[in-house]
Amino acid sequence: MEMDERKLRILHAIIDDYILTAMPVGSRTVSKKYNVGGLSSATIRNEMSDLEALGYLDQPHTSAGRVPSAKAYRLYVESLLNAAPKLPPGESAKLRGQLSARERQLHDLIERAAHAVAEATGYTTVVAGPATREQRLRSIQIVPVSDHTALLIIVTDAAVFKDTTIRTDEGTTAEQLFVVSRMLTDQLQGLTVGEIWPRLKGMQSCLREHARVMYSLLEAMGRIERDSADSREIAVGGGSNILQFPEYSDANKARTFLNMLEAREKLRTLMTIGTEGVFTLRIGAETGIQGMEDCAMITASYTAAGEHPGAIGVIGPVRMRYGHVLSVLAFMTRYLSEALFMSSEL
Amino acid sequence: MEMDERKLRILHAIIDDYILTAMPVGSRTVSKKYNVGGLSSATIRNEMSDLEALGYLDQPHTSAGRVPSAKAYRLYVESLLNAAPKLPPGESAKLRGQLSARERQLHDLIERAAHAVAEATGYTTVVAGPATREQRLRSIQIVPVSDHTALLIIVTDAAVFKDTTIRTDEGTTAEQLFVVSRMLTDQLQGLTVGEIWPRLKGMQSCLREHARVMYSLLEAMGRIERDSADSREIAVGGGSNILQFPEYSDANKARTFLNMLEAREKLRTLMTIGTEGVFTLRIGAETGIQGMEDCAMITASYTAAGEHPGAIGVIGPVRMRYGHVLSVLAFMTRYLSEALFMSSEL
DNA sequence: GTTAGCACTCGCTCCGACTGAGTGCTAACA
DNA sequence: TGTTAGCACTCAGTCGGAGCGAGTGCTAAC
Repeated sequence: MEMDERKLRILHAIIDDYILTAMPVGSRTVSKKYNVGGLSSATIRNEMSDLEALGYLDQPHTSAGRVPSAKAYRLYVESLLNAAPKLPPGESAKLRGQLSARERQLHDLIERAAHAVAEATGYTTVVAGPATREQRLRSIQIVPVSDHTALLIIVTDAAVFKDTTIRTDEGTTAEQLFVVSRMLTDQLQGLTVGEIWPRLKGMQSCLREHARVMYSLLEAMGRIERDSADSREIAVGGGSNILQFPEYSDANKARTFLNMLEAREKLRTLMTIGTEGVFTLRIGAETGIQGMEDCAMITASYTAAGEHPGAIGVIGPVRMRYGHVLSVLAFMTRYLSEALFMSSEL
Repeated sequence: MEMDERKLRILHAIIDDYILTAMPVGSRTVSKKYNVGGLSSATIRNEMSDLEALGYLDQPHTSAGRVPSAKAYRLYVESLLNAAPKLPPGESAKLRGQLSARERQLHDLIERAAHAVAEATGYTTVVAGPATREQRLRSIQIVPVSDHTALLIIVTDAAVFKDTTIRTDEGTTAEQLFVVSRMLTDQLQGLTVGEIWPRLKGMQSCLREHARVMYSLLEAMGRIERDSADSREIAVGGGSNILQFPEYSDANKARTFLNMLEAREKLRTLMTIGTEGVFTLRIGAETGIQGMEDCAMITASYTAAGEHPGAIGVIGPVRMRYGHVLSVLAFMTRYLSEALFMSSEL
């Protein structure tokens, strides 16, 4: 037995209906509600039986309708990918509006992107920034905050990414810090964040006049070095969206899901980064995360500064509105890639 | 009929039990499980009937036990206030550990505080920072980020509070920006954030050489001016904690609650600021927020830089573990006041 | 190949019986 | 006069059976 055009049409109808209602779909529903060539429910029934044998449908119990399997969703999403859906102009304008181009802080940009996508799709959204270590230093600035402390600002090709406070000698003037910043920028420009610390250590001796600042700078960079090992900024939007789906009406399930979102480490492992423009679909246990057995996740990648990859993931019930999600993701990855490329050009 | 010592003991027992179990408490339970002078359930029953008449207990239906009323909780909390509970050293050490003293960015500090309190109490926590407009400017720094943009950093007596990007002329050097920052700081130091913009407008003409920077600075400050009207930083921690309580096992209720947390504006109205060290308790509808009918909220205030008040609020089910929450809040407000006072002294 | 018809399955809902925790009242006791 | 044992009463929750209805699989006819 083979998959044919008619079976495919029926399967699509079933998936569409299930996405809409979250209820097992019966043969009569398909026959009446969807245009599948005016076939009677009996014929549909035969076809559905075949589709089940082929592994595309599951039956919760004998007297219920049928439910699409993971295999079916995968087929469905693949067919959508080829159709290359475009976001209606109204929606893309709205998204653009939520993402003020003014944000240069990576943190804020990612945060906004996560919220915008979550709102547009109605699902939970996770955005991962580019890997910290890979970013290239554009400049370092040390700005006095008080007599004893200063703010360390690191500007990279991807964004302004980190600001920690460091301690300074009492009486250190803004001018002195300015000079140090100048020199550091000259020396370290172009290195990746991962390379800064070792280089800085080598420079230690040349900067005796500013020993205190250097010491505390080294410490701060060491901290960044450690923190940034294999790390990237992660933002989550619309965590509570999942609650509106009957799949998560059980409070316990909802709680494990929401707790999972708060454990950033787990999220990080979830956000594997692919190549730009390629979508990855993971269904249920494939995500490898506890509490996501009833979820599916679509991930798409973007690049910052033309090279550092990051990713956006939309997490929803398995019966997600894949078409719409794909459109939003396509738009947003393009937008982020452009925005972050532009900022690197500036 | 009057409230007496014995009635009070019984009421406390009922509240304690209800906080623990979330189930109406019967006379037998009080008699057996709690030490209220070895009275029989019949006696307790009479007392409970009196307590109901006095408005301290409610009865969901005839054959159920009794449930404390809002009036009862208020009495309970008041008695706890006098007892002045101290946090066990282990817990305070843990809290201290979560709040790295290194954070000078108000945003981060508040965020951490919200999460730490949420974790310590197991309830949802909202932290409101000091009012933006009231803070006094310590210095302004403009730091180049790229050829066309610079980061505006405003340091106030309470914290480093805002960083927006502004546009600069192509070819503006770091030195030029440094000089402008210098001058602006000299001119504006000591003003409140609310006063900066008007003053800056007056200065406009004196700065012809840096017209572009000034223009964009004015625009940025205008934006801050508008945004900061009556505003303060708000951070939320442990939003999903509410889900573990049977009061919120209904997915719909949980959703409205979580949505409420995302609407920062509503939260802001919720966080009325009182005097330092004073606790405010609001129960159910008193909060004035839809979706919080089954919640109670305890708020405590702290001061930043010895004068600007902010507040921490813990939101949980009405049957909250008030004793513990009060201890945590007492610790945290003291901690925040100290941390923010020290940073203003530096 | 398609369809009408029919027997069969099985989760859901409605309903009445039963259970048990808890109350209020009364009468007796210290 | 306060306390307690006893008892009738209340009522939400649970359990189990009946009935319903959506849906299936199979068969026979078109």
